[in-house]
Amino acid sequence: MSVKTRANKQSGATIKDVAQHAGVSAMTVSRVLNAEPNVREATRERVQEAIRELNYRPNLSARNLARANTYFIGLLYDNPSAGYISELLIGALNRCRKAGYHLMVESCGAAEQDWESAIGDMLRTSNFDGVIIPPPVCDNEAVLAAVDAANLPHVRISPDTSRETSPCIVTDDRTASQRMTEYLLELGHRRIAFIRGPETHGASRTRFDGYCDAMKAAGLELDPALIAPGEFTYRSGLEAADALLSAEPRPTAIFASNDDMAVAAIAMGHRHQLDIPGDLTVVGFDDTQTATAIWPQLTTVRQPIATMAAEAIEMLADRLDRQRSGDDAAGEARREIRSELIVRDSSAPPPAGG
Amino acid sequence: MSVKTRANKQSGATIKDVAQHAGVSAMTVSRVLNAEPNVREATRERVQEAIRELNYRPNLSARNLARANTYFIGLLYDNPSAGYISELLIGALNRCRKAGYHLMVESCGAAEQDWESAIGDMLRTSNFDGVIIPPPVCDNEAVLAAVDAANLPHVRISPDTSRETSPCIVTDDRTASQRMTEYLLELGHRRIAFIRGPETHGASRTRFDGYCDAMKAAGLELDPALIAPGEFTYRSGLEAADALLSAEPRPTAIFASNDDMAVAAIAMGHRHQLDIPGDLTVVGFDDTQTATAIWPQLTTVRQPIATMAAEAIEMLADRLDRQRSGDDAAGEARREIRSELIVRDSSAPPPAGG
DNA sequence: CTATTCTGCGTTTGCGCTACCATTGCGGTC
DNA sequence: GACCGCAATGGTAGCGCAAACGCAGAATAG
Repeated sequence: MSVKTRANKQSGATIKDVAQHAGVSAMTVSRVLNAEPNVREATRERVQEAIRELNYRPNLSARNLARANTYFIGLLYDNPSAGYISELLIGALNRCRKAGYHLMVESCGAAEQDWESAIGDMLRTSNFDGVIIPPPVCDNEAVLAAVDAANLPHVRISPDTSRETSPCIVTDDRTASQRMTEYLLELGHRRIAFIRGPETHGASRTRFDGYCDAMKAAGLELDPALIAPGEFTYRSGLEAADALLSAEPRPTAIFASNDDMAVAAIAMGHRHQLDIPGDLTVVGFDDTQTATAIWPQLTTVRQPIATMAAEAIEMLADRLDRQRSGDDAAGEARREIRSELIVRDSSAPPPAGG
Repeated sequence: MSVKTRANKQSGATIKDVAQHAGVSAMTVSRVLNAEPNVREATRERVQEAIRELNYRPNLSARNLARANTYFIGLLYDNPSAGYISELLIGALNRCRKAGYHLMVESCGAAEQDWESAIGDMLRTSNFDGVIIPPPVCDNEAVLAAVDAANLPHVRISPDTSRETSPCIVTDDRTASQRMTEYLLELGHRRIAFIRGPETHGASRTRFDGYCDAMKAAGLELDPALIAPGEFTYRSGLEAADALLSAEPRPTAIFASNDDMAVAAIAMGHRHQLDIPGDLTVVGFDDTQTATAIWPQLTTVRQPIATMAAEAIEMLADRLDRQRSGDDAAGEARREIRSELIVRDSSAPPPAGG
């Protein structure tokens, strides 16, 4: 079996073959491929026919080389929570396709010793047009420095820390938390307990603030007995809920600031012989996989991660297109995406006389 | 601000610049870049110094064009379960890096009308060296046909359907299920209940078979009262567990054939006033996120998805390397990966006298 | 001490494509 | 009829890199 040393990979039809087959120049084929104007309809069809007949596929590398850009967008990956990456990909992939970009995932984790230097090399050799950086990488200073050093356009998603020059997509955690609280108030709840997250986590404060906003706006004072600390873990949610439900009078609703703790609160409610949502309403935040894996399914707040990813791609693509066309205007630096209140089965009006 | 029409993207140091700076030819720089032999150590260092000084990064497109292959591996993506893709990426990314490949994710979903024709175009224009195909895409005939048509080397992961010519990575669900059952037997359990999955799902049968194997090997007869149907959902697990726990004598252990149902069984156990694992052992299968999000944490079987992805990349890379070197040997067509028994807190010996 | 390898490096060539400019032909303008 | 403008196409010159080959000079053999 003969093995050509070069180009032994593909069928081998090049633009020239197509040109010859169609009786035109390679240039015209190129124009057809790129849907440029100024090609007579008849010619265009002839070329397209030749393309089909030869089963020709343009060589991306050659095209990228000639155009001096790759239409690759990098996704800097470091094992975020499981549900996250899944949705992220959906949103990003869709928008990438629309915008004509390809998504290349590169691992950015601390898996290796010298990864902080390796990341620079990676960015340097990968020829991305730009990168999007989801959590937790988006808050890694070393990575951000490397991206800056490589002078790569980028968009961060849900960063904890804000940086002047760094465009990003953020959510309205505070407003969402406020809306959730308002929803509970509208159901008629007044003794609404809140399970906080760990101090170290940026979202903990924002979500708590939203709760406070709504309670105050409703003319209710914050009752320390209704506010329990938590660590965003199931276990901590169990303890917090136990404490809250042992108090007198007990709350009619528990707003846990993430889903894991909410799921725990439901379990603890059951152990306290309470019907959910008849006797006790429990709501969460995040809409993780668990929220629908349990019963009753959890009323919660969903971060539209897919949307955020899509917007990130869009922002980046806009910037790249502008850059290509020589427009140096900075473009927007920040988009806020509105979270969604997902009402399921774990919330209801408080019991009569509750 | 001047805008060059070409090559306005990068810093611009090319291999020639480096060569000039180091006082050698471009060819020598290339040799250094590719770690080829026959370069004097002093020269090598001089070149590397020049590379550093100019902050040179080789142009991937040019390199790929010259080499007639891309070192891109495509991941055909269609929104599998959330935890899955996350682990998949970890494994794939790591191995890709080691093997010098880049991972490009392409959406393969039914998001659009004519996606089945679009997938062909995508494969044709993406210049992948090969693709890996995780579930659920790996069982999509249209995609497989397109991959075949494009003559692309590929490896499937956990396919439901087996195909002669199609290399794949599979797990030993049956053996794993058998091992889990043996583990329960070793703990001293005899009345071990099993909650099945839906008939439509390939894994349902295999997992049940493994349970049967172990029970028979232990000389225990299958008791229909200990076998409950399920649908892999929390809700169905709740019902199945309720039925099982209402029987007399009730089982001392429940083996749910996936985690969601196991979590439900734990909740139902609590409602039956049973201590887990003191009064009742509950184990699952899959090791989803939920398995550790609850308390007690679930004893379960973990499919080493990351490992499977890594092996898939390795198999593919091997094949590509062999192909490049002109070795037409087929290589292995199938690897079986051993699942892992994860013992956590939901399993214990049966109660005394149980 | 010459013949033969081997090492280390340079020169040339071309991967497949597109940007840029030239060219052709056609219709209209003065 | 010479002139211009425009649409449709072709020619040429790279993009940055690596393969193939060549050619010195050093190392080894005989």
